[in-house]
Amino acid sequence: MKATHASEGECQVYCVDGAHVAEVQSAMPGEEAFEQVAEEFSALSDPTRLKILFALSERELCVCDLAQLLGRSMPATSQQLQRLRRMGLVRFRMSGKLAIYRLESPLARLLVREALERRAKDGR
Amino acid sequence: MKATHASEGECQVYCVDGAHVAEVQSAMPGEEAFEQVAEEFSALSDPTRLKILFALSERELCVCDLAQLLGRSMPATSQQLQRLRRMGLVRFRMSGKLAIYRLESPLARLLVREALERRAKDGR
DNA sequence: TGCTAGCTTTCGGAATCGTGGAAGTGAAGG
DNA sequence: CCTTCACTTCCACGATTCCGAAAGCTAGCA
Repeated sequence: MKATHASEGECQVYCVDGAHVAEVQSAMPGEEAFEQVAEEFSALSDPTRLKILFALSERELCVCDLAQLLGRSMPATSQQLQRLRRMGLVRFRMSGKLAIYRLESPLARLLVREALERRAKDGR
Repeated sequence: MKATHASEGECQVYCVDGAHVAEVQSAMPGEEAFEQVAEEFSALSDPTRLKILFALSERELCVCDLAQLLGRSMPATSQQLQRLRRMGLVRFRMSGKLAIYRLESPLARLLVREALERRAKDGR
């Protein structure tokens, strides 16, 4: 490996060490992998959606129960549910006129509850 | 207005089942817990930041190496680093003029690599 | 057939996020 | 001293997100 940074400003741009960059570059997954993962985490990056997931981890609930619980309008609630549904985190069945939602992803349940507990513990 | 006709546990507004709501309500952490957890996941909800975390999970790197790797400007990179720094996910030390960043949170490393691998596996 | 209740979708506005570029900081070196 | 370099912070703009209100949909029932 060459000297970290050439004394004679040989780096093409700034101080870039081509060897380091290439090494990491080769191990790096494709662009779309990062985009998809980002979108998955993004589903968990909103307090409203987290509340929905937590609530559904306690019991299955219909949309208007959730709306009441969140203190938000039913359309707003429905939209967030649509997003969670689209990524397969929740599922619903019809019971009469009610759409009963339940948590579908054990991973999501784990992540949400784990994060909330851990935060409660060290007050962070 | 009154409920049109109470079949049973019909509630004041819509179909809300007060018992269900109260049950979940009582188990639910405070508002700020959800906000903080949301912000934590939010840090992982951007492809650029995910790439930074992945790269740093491979080796420690200076800012301009990261900028090169991301194909983004140095200020843009620096800002994302600031955010990751603010939540304690990364840390840096000065080496001469270079700011060498390293991954600080084992949890973040685990989450990012796990998510990328899992995605690669089932092509989802 | 027509009505109602629960839910979804569409629309528009406000707030937030991410980016590039300009300007600023701090330390090493002539 | 002054200059240079790696990096950070400030600023303004385009893109995205989240919400409430209104309209649309559909199963259930008289």
